[in-house]
Amino acid sequence: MGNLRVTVDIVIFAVRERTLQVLLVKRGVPPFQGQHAIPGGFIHEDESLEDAALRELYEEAGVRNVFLEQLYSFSDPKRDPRGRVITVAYFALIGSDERTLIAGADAAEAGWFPVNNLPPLAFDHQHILEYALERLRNKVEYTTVSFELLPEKFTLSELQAVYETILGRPLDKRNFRRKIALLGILRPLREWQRTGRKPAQLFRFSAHRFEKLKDKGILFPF
Amino acid sequence: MGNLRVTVDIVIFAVRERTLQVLLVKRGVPPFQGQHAIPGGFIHEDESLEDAALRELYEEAGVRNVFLEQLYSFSDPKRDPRGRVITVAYFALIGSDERTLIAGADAAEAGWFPVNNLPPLAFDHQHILEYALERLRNKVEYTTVSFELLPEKFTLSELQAVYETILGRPLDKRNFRRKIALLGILRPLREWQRTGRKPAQLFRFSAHRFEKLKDKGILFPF
DNA sequence: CCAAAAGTGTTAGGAGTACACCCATGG
DNA sequence: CCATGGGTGTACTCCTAACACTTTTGG
Repeated sequence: MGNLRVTVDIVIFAVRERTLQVLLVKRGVPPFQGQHAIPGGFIHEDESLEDAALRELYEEAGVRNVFLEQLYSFSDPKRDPRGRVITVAYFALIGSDERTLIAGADAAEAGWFPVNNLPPLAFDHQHILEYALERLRNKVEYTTVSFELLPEKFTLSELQAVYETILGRPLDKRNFRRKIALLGILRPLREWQRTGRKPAQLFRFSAHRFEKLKDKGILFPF
Repeated sequence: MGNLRVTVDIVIFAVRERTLQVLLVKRGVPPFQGQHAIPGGFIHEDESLEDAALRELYEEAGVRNVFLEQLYSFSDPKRDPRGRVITVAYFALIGSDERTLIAGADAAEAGWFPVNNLPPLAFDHQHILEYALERLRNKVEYTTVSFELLPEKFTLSELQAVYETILGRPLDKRNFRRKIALLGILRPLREWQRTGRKPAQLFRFSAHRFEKLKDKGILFPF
C-alpha cells in the first residue's frame, strides 16, 4: 500500500440572509492553487477522524461545540493528483451565534457562499458538497438539525425560514406552528424580539424534552 | 503519519429461517486468532473502497451483484492492536437465491449467525455490527432494501416475513398487503408457489415503477 | 395612517389501524 | 376431513393540508 494518506474534509453550513451557505477556503498551495475548497486536512498520528474534524473545524472556521456528523468516505484512486488520498467527509452546522467568530479565524481566505451559487471547487469537492446537501435535506425531515442553524434564542418565523431555506419551498405558517407546538420541544421565553414591526416572541430549544421523544421515533412531517 | 492503513469490513445480512443472520468468518491468524469477525481486508493500491468491498464480498462470501452500501468509517487509534488501522465498514444484503453460493466460497471458515445470538467478535466488530443493524432497521422504513433479502420471485407472505424479521414485530396481513399494493411496485406473476397448503401467488419487484415513485418521496409506513 | 410581519382555528379529505372469516390444497 | 397458510373489506380515528383575517409596532 505504497503511500496511502487520509484527509478529513468538512462541509460547514449556515443560514445567512435566508439562504443556505457553505464555508469555503481559497487554496494557497498546489494542486488547485487559488481555487476554492471545502476546509480540511490530513489526519494526525494519534487522533480519530472525528477528533481531526473537530480540530480542523476550530483551526479553519474558529468554532467549537457545533453539530458535526460523519458524511461519507470518498476514495476514487484518482481524486487527488498528488497520489492516493482517501477523504472522510463530515458536515457541520453552525448557528448565527457562532457566525461572527469565523471572521476572526482566517478572514482573508475563508468565505461564505450560497449553495445555489458556488464557484468551481478543487478536487471532487463539488461532489462532496452535493452529497452533504442531500443529507442535510433528508435529515431536516426526521431530526432536529434545523435548530443547530439558529442562535440560542429565536423566533418561530426564523425557525420556519430555516426549514424553508433548506427544503427550498414555502411552508404554511399556521400548520408549521401547530406541528412545532405539538412536539413540545420549544420553551417560550418572556422575551420579545423588537426588530421587525410587531414584536415576535423568542423561544429556546429544549433538548431535554426532545430526548424523551426521540425514543418514540418522532418525525417532523413538513 | 507513520504507518496508516485502511481496511474494508462488510456486514453481510440475509434472512434465513425467518431470522436475520450475519455472515462471520473465523480468524486464522493473530490478532484475535480463532475468534469470529466480520469479513474484510486491506484495500489494494489502485481500487476504490467500494471496489475493495466488492472484491472482498466475492472472495469471502462468493457473491456478486448484491446490494452494497457504505456504512461508516471507524477510526479509534487503538481499535487494532497491530497499529493504526482505519476501517470503512459496508453493509450488504443478499437474497435467498445467492445464499447457496456462499457454501462454496470458504465453507469451513464462514458461517451464518442470527443477530440475536452472536459469538464474541474481534476488534470493534460488535460495535460495527450494531451500527449496521440500526441502519438496516431504519432503511427498511423508507426504502426498498427488504426486497434485496428475497429471491427474484417471492410471495407476499415471504415479503411480510422479511419486514417482521427486521423490525422485530408482527404486522397485520391485510394492512400490509393493502399498502404494498398501493405502492404499485410489485408485478404479479402467473405463477404460484405450490409448497405450503393453498398455493401462493408469486411476485417480482418492479424497480422501474419504484424509480418513478422515489422522486416523489414515497415512504414505507409500517 | 400605512406598511410589514406576528399571530391565530376550522374544515375536509386521506392515511393508518384494528379486526374475522372463507378458501384451496396436501396428506 | 382436517390442518395449514392464502387471501379478502370495512369502520373509526387521527393526521395533514388548505385557507384569511386581525393585531401590533415603527416610521
